[in-house]
Amino acid sequence: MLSFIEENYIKSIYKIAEASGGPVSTNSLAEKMGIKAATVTDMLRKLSDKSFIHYQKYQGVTLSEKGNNRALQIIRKHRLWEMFLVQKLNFGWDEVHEVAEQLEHIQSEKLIHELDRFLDYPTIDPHGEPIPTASLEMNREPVWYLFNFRKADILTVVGVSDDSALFLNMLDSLAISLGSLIEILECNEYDNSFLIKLNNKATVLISQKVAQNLIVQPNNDRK
Amino acid sequence: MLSFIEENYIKSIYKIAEASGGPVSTNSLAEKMGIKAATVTDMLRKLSDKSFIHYQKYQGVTLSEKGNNRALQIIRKHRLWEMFLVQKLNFGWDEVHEVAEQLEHIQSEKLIHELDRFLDYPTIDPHGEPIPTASLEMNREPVWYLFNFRKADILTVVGVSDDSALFLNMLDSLAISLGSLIEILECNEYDNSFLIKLNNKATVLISQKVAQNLIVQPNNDRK
DNA sequence: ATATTTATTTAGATTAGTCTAAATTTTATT
DNA sequence: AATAAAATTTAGACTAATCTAAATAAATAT
Repeated sequence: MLSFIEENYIKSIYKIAEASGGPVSTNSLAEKMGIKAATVTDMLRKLSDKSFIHYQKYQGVTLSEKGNNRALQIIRKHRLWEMFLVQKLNFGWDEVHEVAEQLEHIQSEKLIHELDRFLDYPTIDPHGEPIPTASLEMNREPVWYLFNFRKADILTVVGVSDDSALFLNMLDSLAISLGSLIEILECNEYDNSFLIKLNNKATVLISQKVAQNLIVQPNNDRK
Repeated sequence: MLSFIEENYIKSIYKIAEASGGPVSTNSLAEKMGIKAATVTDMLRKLSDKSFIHYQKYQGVTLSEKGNNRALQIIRKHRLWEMFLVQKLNFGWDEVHEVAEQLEHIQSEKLIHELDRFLDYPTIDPHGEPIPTASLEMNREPVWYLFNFRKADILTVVGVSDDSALFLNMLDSLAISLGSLIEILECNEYDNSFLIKLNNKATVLISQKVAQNLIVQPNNDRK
């Protein structure tokens, strides 16, 4: 049995590793979780004893297979609950994260299985992120971010990789949502910002930070 | 902000006080929660500092108005979640308790409000227990237990006051459910057991313990 | 290659919730 | 009313998760 806190460590290791590819440093974990590095070191030893991670002093940490499965299970629960909140309980996509952070720790196989059925086996969450399946496979196609594209490319927004209320409110105020059509008018090398035409109407400027968190698909229907 | 554990103390105090009427003793709390009396004493001091309870050394404990409201809020959440599990997720009434014990601690006003709407404002839970309203009133009519009645009385089962899987399985194996018709054939003074006729069919013997947890209504349609 | 900076770990302390054992208060019994 | 029994509290200790400050290892820059 893992505590909420231990589960949060595993989830954070997963998220950092997913973004960086390599092993996860003590400091990056401490920063992400808002705690001190010394605390992280203690917990890494503990999770290593329980064989959820591979940990060598000073060498960073990677998830073991057991740890990886646990991370995917937590993410699966998080995203299913987000879907439930949006589809059944009238939550906005910018309101679900906090509550899902709590719900993802509820322990019950049957609960998740039945929730999945009740939602009719969704494959993506309200932010366009894939929901790992019951067998913990992530049927994720290659993911493209806005910043992967260049001038004149035309794209559709299909997801976001940051579900903080702050970011989602930002998108709302830019009038960007899932399905929005984006034409890149300019890539500014100076600050890595993008000038885009949104839905063939408004022209808006997108900062590097926003561009890094917008998941898009290239759009073939050029006019 | 209260921890899960503090909330469980408050809930337990409420439940014991509800059953006994008077103030709650350190020992009864310790026994109900499966911990030692010394531990309870420490926590009572803490909850008293936070003014959730009225506590005088050696004199037992009662909930303050603030504590009472919190208890009702927790019970409201517990029973709404039970309803959700049974009505939407195909749980049996004997499977919901454990999961609801976890879900009752999720913090989100909006979540509970929307869940209530989604379930169409239920007034009782799957065990026939009343759900406190959003304004935390318990619209409870006087409650009668099987053991309040005598030979030849005819009753309908409208609820249970123990939602442990053990008890509910017991009822299932006796073929007793909400709505069952009971005619009391015999009250055995020796062991306080009851011989009953169930739904005008089978004759079964009910132990004192079961009789204490079956909520019934007198039935006027005698044949 | 050495020195400096940065990252990480160790050591020791703190808080919440728990325990056992001893002391104290209340209740019950003679 | 005095004593015995039961309930409760106090004192001191433990574990998990955190912290700060100091020590050590790794990475970087001269």
